[in-house]
Amino acid sequence: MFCSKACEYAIRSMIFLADQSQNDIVPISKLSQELEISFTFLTKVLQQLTEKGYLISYKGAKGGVCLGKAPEEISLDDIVQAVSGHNMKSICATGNPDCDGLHPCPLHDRWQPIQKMLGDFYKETNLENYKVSLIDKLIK
Amino acid sequence: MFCSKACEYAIRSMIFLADQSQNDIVPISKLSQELEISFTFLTKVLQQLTEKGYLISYKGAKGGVCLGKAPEEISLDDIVQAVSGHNMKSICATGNPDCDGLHPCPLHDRWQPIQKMLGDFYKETNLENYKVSLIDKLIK
DNA sequence: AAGAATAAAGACTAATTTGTCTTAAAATAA
DNA sequence: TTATTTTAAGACAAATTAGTCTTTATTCTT
Repeated sequence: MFCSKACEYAIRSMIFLADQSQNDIVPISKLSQELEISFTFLTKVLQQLTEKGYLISYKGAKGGVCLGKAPEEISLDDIVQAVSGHNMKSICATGNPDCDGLHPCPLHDRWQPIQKMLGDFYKETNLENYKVSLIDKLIK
Repeated sequence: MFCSKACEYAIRSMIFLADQSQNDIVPISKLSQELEISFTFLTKVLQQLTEKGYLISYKGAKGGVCLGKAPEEISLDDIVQAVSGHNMKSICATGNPDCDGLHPCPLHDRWQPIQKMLGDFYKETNLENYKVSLIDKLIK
């Protein structure tokens, strides 16, 4: 809904990898089984993350992929950006690409606080803190 | 991004109609010119709103469309629902269709407050109050 | 060295969304 | 009545996204 399927698959895969106790090398075939995603399609999606350095891939027997950076250095926004080419920072509720403070669409003022929360969520959520609910975060 | 193009066009059209001083009949050709949307495509999109009663359409010379209900009775969620067949109430950040409190995806807890704000925004924003910013609303 | 396991790459297919074209039906205006 | 203006409807085309298939390159195991 928000992202493409490719983005969703990427996010799910990265979280799965972050959940491994060590930063183990996991074959894409295993990811595809565990997450119930087509193997060949997932391979293509993850290649985009490898190109950007968010994954490291190893060919050959015992090969696979593992995180290319520390979990706290990979945000959801990074993943979306790498796979779909855009981020979640400036989304207009009416789909007007030129909508901004100077040329606001009719929903601009009302939409803005939501937009900000969304942008922050994707930017601030990373593979280290993704489990922490925002409510817990506020309590602390 | 959030909605399909069709949804965005529908929302823009409905807001344009709500902006007319009277609930005037506006030909789709005028909507398509003002909003810079393909006429034939827009016609098909708006037909879906007519079917659900959110628009009334008039054929023939001097024909066009006008709102089918009072502006405060048409929410953004209604429009999205009519055009895309789903609403904004339960969107999982990882695209898992079965994600809920009992079977949460890894992002569930963190995503939930955002999800709620989004759902509320679409439900509570209607063609009467869409101009009022949520910040103004809180101040009142 | 040979075989097996794995990612990479590219061509291809399928599904969905977006958009066009044409004709018909209805209402107004002359 | 006839011409004009408009929505409705359906077939079609184009673009985008999703997914498959096949081959190659690389690495490990034996």
